[in-house]
Amino acid sequence: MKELAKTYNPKEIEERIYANWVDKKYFHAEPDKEKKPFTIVIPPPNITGQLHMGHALDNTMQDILIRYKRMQGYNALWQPGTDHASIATEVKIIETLKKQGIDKHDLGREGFLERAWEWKKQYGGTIIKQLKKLGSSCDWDRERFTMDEGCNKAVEKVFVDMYEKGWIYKGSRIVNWCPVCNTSISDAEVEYEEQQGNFWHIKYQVEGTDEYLEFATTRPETMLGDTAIAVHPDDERYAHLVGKMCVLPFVGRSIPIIADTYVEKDFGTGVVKITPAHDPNDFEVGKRHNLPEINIMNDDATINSNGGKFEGMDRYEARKQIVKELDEMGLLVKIEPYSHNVGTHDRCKTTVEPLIKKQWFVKMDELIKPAVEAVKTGEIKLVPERMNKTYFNWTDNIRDWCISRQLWWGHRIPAYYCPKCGKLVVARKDDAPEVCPDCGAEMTQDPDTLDTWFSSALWPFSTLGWPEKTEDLEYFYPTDVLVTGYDIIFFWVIRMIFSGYEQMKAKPFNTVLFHGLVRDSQGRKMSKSLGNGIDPLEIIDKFGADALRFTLITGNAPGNDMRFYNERVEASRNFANKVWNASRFIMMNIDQMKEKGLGAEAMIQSLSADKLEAADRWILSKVNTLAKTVTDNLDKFELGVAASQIYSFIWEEFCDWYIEMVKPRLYGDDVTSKTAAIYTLRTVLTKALKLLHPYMPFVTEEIFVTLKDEEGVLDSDPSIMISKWPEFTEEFNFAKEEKEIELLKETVKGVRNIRTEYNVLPSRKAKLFAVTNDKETQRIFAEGTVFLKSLAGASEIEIKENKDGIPEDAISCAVEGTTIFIPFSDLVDIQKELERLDKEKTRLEGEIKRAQGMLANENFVKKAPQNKIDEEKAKLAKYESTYAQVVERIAALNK
RNA sequence: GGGAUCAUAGCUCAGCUGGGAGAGCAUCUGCCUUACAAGCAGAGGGUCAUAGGUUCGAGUCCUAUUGGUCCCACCA
Repeated sequence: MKELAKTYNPKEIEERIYANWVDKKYFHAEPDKEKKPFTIVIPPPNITGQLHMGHALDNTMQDILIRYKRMQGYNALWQPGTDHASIATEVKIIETLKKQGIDKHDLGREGFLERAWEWKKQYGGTIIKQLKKLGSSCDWDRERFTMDEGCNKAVEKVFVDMYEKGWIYKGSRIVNWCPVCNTSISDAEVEYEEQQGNFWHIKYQVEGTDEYLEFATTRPETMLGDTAIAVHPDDERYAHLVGKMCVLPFVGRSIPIIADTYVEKDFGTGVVKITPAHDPNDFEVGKRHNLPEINIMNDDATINSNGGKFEGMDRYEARKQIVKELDEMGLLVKIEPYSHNVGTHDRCKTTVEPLIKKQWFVKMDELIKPAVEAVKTGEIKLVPERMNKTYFNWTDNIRDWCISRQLWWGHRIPAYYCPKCGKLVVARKDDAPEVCPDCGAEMTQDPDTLDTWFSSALWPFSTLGWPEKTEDLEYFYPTDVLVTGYDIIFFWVIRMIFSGYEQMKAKPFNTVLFHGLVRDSQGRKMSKSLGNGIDPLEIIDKFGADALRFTLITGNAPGNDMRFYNERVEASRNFANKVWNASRFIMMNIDQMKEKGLGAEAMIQSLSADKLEAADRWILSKVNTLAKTVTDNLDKFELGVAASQIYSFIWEEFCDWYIEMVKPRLYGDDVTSKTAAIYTLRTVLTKALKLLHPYMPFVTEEIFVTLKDEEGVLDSDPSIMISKWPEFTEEFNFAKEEKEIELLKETVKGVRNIRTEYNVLPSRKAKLFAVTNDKETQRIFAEGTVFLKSLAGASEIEIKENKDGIPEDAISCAVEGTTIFIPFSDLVDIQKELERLDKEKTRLEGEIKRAQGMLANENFVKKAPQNKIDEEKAKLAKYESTYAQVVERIAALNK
């Protein structure tokens, strides 16, 4: 067997192993009726993206699930791809062009798109390369892009079909307008930000009276578009004015005073100015009262010709000027500082301006129904379950989805207009009319593109070939799990669900597994502006991909945010190294056996000839149980819990106990015993490696491949990632031996404890007496002699029926049914020993009191389940017997 | 305003359907024991935010309170 380096060096192996996996096509999946499919589609990263911790977490989780299922024998497909991310990408390209002194309009639409595709070619592959560094086992042969031919077809079909069904419509609505990006954005893209602003209290004169109506506004410039003043219908203060008119300053328009329940009597003065073209609520009021909608702004948020003398001014400049002039006119009552929420564009942080625009919308009320039903009935499961509430909170308040964007990079809306007669035709590119069917004029296509989420909503089936009826689609759809952050539940998850039901008539996935945000060590969001981001690639470079993956998965419950800091990665790296070294030790011993002509065949004999010793059975039984609990937890998506179970099994049970237990056997001359030990070491290691593989794919593969039995008698898989997942079997279920070894472990711990307390150097050996009159226990100690010697520093072990002949001043400890004596004649301090025993006595008294109390409680005995009662009874018996031993020792020492 | 979530060891967090408080890191003590000092052995450290309630039994369920984080809505 090849020799492994003394410490694990991930850098040397990761790239080589990954290349081999790709080379062997292990990630590739094809429909196969013989096997059950298990499918995950990747949340497609933006082509402009750089791998960050969020991606690292998201993709590690997916890789764990997919590797686990693949090993379980499923036909596992992890469908990869990237997202064109229309606005994010367009903004970036514009920035780059700006540096070169180019405006996007100089290039024109075609020229700009050419640049964009170049950009995609240049940077689109970066994130994919980075995902590979993480160890992601995506089927790269199937890589897709939201703007590739297939996705384009899917988008086109959905748009046309839904338009024909009446679920996509064009309408004038108040939209969120970003004056910097020059596009409308959806509600989900608006981020509210607390800003310090002002309440400007303004008054308008009521026509034909001396009365004034006072109101407050945070956006005084919008007054140019006011078309009414509103009060509450029940407000007696203003009842006499309803129906009268007010004079609008500057523009000189007469606007009516109306009554509408939208106004709250008790807020401010109880008077509201109504600007239907620039406020969503006012828009509604305007509709109810048939008010004119006067747009006063250009797309770049400067005032248009409706603003009279303020035309051409920027919105904030106009605001200043208007306030100043109102003041001069005596119409400004006061300025009150006011902190309020201002909507900003999540991409560029510009304050959005509500504007009336003709835009395309998706009608949501019918479409959302099956999506609500699916989660309600549990047909689609959200993990953790609390996400249901967030989900319903959104679906219950759903509004139509504005899908048109005034951008160039994206799917162009398949709508065609006749410039002459205004005819609108929605059709696929192939069916698009060149001339107007009505008047024969040349048709022009809608200049707008679709919201980037329109295409990602189709991702689970468009990537599998839809709208074609492909074998892939038939076989792999619906997918099994979707793994994503809770932050895009509205953007993406919900939209995939209703799209799946609408287009496929079937859910897109069975389960959505949510994770939280990865924060910095102080709990802050990682962000570019704070400069506190930790680059996953640097971490991989320093500690290895396995360590990074393990860190991201442990110590965290599903859906919760987590903090990331280097000390945690170090701990994971140390664990990888631990696994590495344990394996090194085992290989060393296998090699030595081989040199003596004892290979795999001999090892197999150990099992068949029933030569396994209690310790062997114990650890085999332990790893057997581990396979079950890990599997159960993975099935429940408790990835972190499963990881820590594997961790403590490998480090504590296997390395600290079992390996130490068998060392005397490995170094001894008993070939049978040695072979059994090596068989066990190898078997347990292999199983543990397999369980660990989804988490730490690289180190486990390197060891597995090195460990591979050339004779082909034992495991013969060429790679751990296609080997069989360990399953619980009755064959390795040894309850009796588990109990026996636990007793011996207790003994070792007790003795070690005493030795430390008395400062006995490890080099100093001492004789051990085990006193018990139980024959079975005597046998256990007799069989455990070998490792009691090595682990408990015993020179020899004498098993006795009673304490005759044991020096009176020996130190003792009590384990279940047995008292252990250690005669440290020259070290013993009777007083100290009595104190120690007294402490132990007090502890046991407490335990006995607790157990007795419970059992004496009538209600407990009456109502508690029988197994709980039996458990308590057994504990009580155990404590009472140990207690008796301690009391006896105290009496003896006091003599 | 509505909702979610958190409060457990010095720090970061687990603790799943209620049945004797855990991990990693940090701290202290002793060990370079022939796989590993990225290690081994041992130890200390928690009225599980507060107050009630349900229960034989509550860190775990319910109610209220306090403090933090986040999401949604947005009253001009």
